[in-house]
Amino acid sequence: MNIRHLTFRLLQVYVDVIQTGSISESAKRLHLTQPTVSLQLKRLREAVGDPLYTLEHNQVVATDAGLELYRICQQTLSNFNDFNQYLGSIQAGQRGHFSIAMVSTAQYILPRLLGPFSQRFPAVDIKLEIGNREQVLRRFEQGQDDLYVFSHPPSLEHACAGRFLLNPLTLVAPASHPLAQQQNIPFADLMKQRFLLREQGSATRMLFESWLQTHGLTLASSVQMASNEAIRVGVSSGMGLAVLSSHVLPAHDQSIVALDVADFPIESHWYFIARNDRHLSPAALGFLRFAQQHLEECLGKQWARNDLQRLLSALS
Amino acid sequence: MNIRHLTFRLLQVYVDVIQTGSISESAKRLHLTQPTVSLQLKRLREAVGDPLYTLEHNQVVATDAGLELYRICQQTLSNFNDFNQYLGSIQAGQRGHFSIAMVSTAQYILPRLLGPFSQRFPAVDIKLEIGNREQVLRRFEQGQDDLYVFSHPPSLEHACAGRFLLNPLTLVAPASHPLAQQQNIPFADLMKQRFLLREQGSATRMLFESWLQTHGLTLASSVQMASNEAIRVGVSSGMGLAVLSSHVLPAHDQSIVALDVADFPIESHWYFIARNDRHLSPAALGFLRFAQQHLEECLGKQWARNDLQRLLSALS
DNA sequence: TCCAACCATTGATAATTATCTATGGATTGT
DNA sequence: ACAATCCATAGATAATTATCAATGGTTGGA
Repeated sequence: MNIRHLTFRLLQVYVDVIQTGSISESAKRLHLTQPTVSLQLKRLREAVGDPLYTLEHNQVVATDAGLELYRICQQTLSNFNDFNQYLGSIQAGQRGHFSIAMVSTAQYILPRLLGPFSQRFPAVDIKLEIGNREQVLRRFEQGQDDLYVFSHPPSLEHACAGRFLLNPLTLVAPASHPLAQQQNIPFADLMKQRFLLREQGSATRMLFESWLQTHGLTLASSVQMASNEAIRVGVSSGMGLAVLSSHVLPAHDQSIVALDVADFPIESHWYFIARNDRHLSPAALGFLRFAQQHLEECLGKQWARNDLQRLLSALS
Repeated sequence: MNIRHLTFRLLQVYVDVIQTGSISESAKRLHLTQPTVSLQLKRLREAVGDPLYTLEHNQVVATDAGLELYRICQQTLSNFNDFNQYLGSIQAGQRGHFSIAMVSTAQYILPRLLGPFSQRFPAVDIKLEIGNREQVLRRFEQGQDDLYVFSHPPSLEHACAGRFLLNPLTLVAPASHPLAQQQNIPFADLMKQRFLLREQGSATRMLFESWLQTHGLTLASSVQMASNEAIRVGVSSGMGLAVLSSHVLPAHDQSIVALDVADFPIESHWYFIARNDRHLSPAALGFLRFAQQHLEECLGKQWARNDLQRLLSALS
């Protein structure tokens, strides 16, 4: 049998002929003329090299080989049919996979979107990549992921951003801090204290420093720490003060408080970013749509800042 | 996805590309140029309608859809490969089916060939059709079976016959018959007795009557019975005499004996018949070959009359 | 930064396939 | 025995497919 001469069209016609048992009948059903079907069968017969059917009382009856071929054809056609469905569900974003790279701070908030999304679309695999800002930026440049989450979005080429969440940066202190109860504290009162800061390049640190600059201030003393956790523990144990995203502070942690400092909190936002120079997987697109629709219920009305519609239009 | 634009060639190329991860490499392996393979992939992509792969570090990596397609392609190709094997075994006569129509007398001898054949080729299905001579002749005329077994072969158009077995017709009587011990009995001494005969058209009857005619004799009294069993029981219970194939007489039956009549037994033979105007299935051909080779060991050297080689050459 | 390797596209050609109409031969049913 | 039905084949044409050589754009590594 020479498989290279087989066509899917051939299989379709053959299956139909075996099912109807009549060449003329199949021709009608397939909107072809009878000779066309005859010829298809002839070609199939020649490709296979063995007789596939006999005519008995003008009925097309498959031989052993023909019957086996019929089975295989059916299975094959149905496989490709299933594949078609599969493609459909990929297109609809109900299946597939995508990856999100995010700076570590985002890991406190993104699960509240990803959880409900996963429940709704269990066949979508999601890969989470977490790193500091520098690492995530590199991933973006190399286009290693479908989506990126930043606060203070990079103004890079090919970046397409959509704001989705308020990210207030508050000034936190240990609960025992002398100014803990005071209101509208001038920042000057805190300048002598030690501040715990994330590494250079961290969005929180950038925003804080930019705030300081705007107000013409400089810190007296600072310590650099690699993670928000370390900073949080540091603050609650009295090492110093810090500026942290409100989302990082667990509601039930009594050992740490936000100070009511003038011109605080610093306002910033979280953004979804995608590259506009490459095709976004339907699954990722589906996730953005989901986020756009369920933002408030997942993240809370007071935090949501939904600019995702613009991002979605830009990507479609 | 438009399945009608798919070719098996396309699938083969695609599978190879996914396996090697390189278009150029596949081109080499398939003895094609690189643009040819690129073009095939392009066509496949267009037929499917979704991206199937991405280039990562110059490596072809399947997308979700591409991977699923790859699996289906592999399965399909391997199915057709198996089918090829299957065709081979049909060709070799190791698989398939055929039918034999035989006159009822033949059922005493054919199983001794069919048994060993089935053991040797368990994947071959055999259908046995048993009837009287008239019925089997009709089946032959309508070409309903692959092989036919007759004694006294019909001289019909399109019939191709091969003798394979001696079929002596003996004159039998009850063990208590007065002439049971006598030798070389003249037939005239038996003419007055009642004879049990098969129906008109039965080969045994035809041969017996032809024998009578040759010797210018006529029976005084006869009774027609529908089966060899009925005749045998009839003879052993003293209803009369009969002419029966030796193969019909069980060796251990003491109640019935062959008389030593002059010019008896009448010599006749069994024949395999096939139509030479239609294709004989490989399985049937395989059976004839088997019979030709194992005739003596299955049916006994003293009975075998092997002219099957001629039949086989006439059919191939 | 430049070269080599890789993939994509273009333009061209030969082969194959899909399909029709018209016709002939075989089978079936009346 | 004849008409109807069915399948096969021939001849013709348009569409599609298979394949190549040449060339251009990307990417990764030296």
